[in-house]
Amino acid sequence: MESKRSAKAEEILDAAEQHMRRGGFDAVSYRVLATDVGIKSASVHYHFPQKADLGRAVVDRYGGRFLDSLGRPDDPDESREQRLMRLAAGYRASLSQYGTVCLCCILGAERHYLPETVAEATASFYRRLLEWTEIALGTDDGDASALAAHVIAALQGAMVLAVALDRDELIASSAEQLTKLL
Amino acid sequence: MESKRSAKAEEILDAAEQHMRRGGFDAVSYRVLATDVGIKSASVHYHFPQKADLGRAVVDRYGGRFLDSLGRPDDPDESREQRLMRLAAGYRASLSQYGTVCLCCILGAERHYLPETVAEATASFYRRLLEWTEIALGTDDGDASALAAHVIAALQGAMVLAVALDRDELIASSAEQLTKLL
DNA sequence: CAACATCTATCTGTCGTTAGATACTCAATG
DNA sequence: CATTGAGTATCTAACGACAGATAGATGTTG
Repeated sequence: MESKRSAKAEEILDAAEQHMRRGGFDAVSYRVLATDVGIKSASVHYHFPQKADLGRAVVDRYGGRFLDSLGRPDDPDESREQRLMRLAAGYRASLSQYGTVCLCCILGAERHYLPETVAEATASFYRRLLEWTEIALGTDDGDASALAAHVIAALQGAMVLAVALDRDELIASSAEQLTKLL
Repeated sequence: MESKRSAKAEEILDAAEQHMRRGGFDAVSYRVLATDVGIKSASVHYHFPQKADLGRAVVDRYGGRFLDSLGRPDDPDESREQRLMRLAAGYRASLSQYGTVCLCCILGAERHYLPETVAEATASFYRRLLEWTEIALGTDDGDASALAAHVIAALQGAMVLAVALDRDELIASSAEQLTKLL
């Protein structure tokens, strides 16, 4: 339970998240962030002393928000298909809203190039997301964990393709293919 | 038909590809490349004047190599499953050999941050890969194009997860799930 | 007063890029 | 055969821009 961040700090995280989603960790610069939020770069360091701190905060906030938006994975009034569609809708909204890939997708790919704390935050996000998905899709067949990983992989990969080729519809299309597995 | 590059230029491309796969376009620096191949940075500029040239060359060479390694998509002695497995094996080998994601996956995610020529080379790779996959998986069911996109997406995404979580087995696992769709 | 937040000014290091000098190879010329 | 000259590949040295980061002054607010 650590929160209660200043409004300016949230603004900084917003800007950092946008840049990071577009170009990865290195696409974030204290100077650019500073002009984005209307202060000087030294003041950005006041809120997030080191870049690794900033990166970690961006990832943690993003992950928390994303997982919150998914809601409970075990709502009994919902079918597996419905939950899968909700998951896909989350990704699609994120894509059309920002025109970028999932933050942790680009950071996951860059893993060996990141500060350790940022890499760990990214891995932690994926572990929690897999856990959610595993519960959400139930345990009908043999390996629920493998199925969950496959579902997440397909949606992440569809986002990359959608961005690379500028074809947003690929997400919904992949989601539809996934329902055939359920 | 443009090739016949000097041995040093190939060395430079090798080093650049490694860095780029680890950290994206910005992870490549002329100075680091120079020490990697044992010359000075100005000499690297002799071979690839602008960084966009270098990036484009890396992507084109990578894409050509990858597609070549897949062989023909329409060998009549092969089943769809076999071709899918060959595709997955290519990705898995790449992952275990370098410990990184597919080059075009990380560049695809960074698309809006890349020089236009590099982004276009990346998109072109994906278009050709999708074409191969569409032919390889045949046209049994309704939308072969959507299926091909889904297969590529799943494998790409599995690579990201595998790198982010350090779980190489996720590729084979996703490939297995995909066979259930065929 | 004390905390919080921002500033100015600056440091060191790296970035991509360029100009211009210096070798080396090899084919053509006298 | 010796010389020239173009092409290829490398070098040294430097440019301006930007990176992350810090020290210390200044303002602002409860």
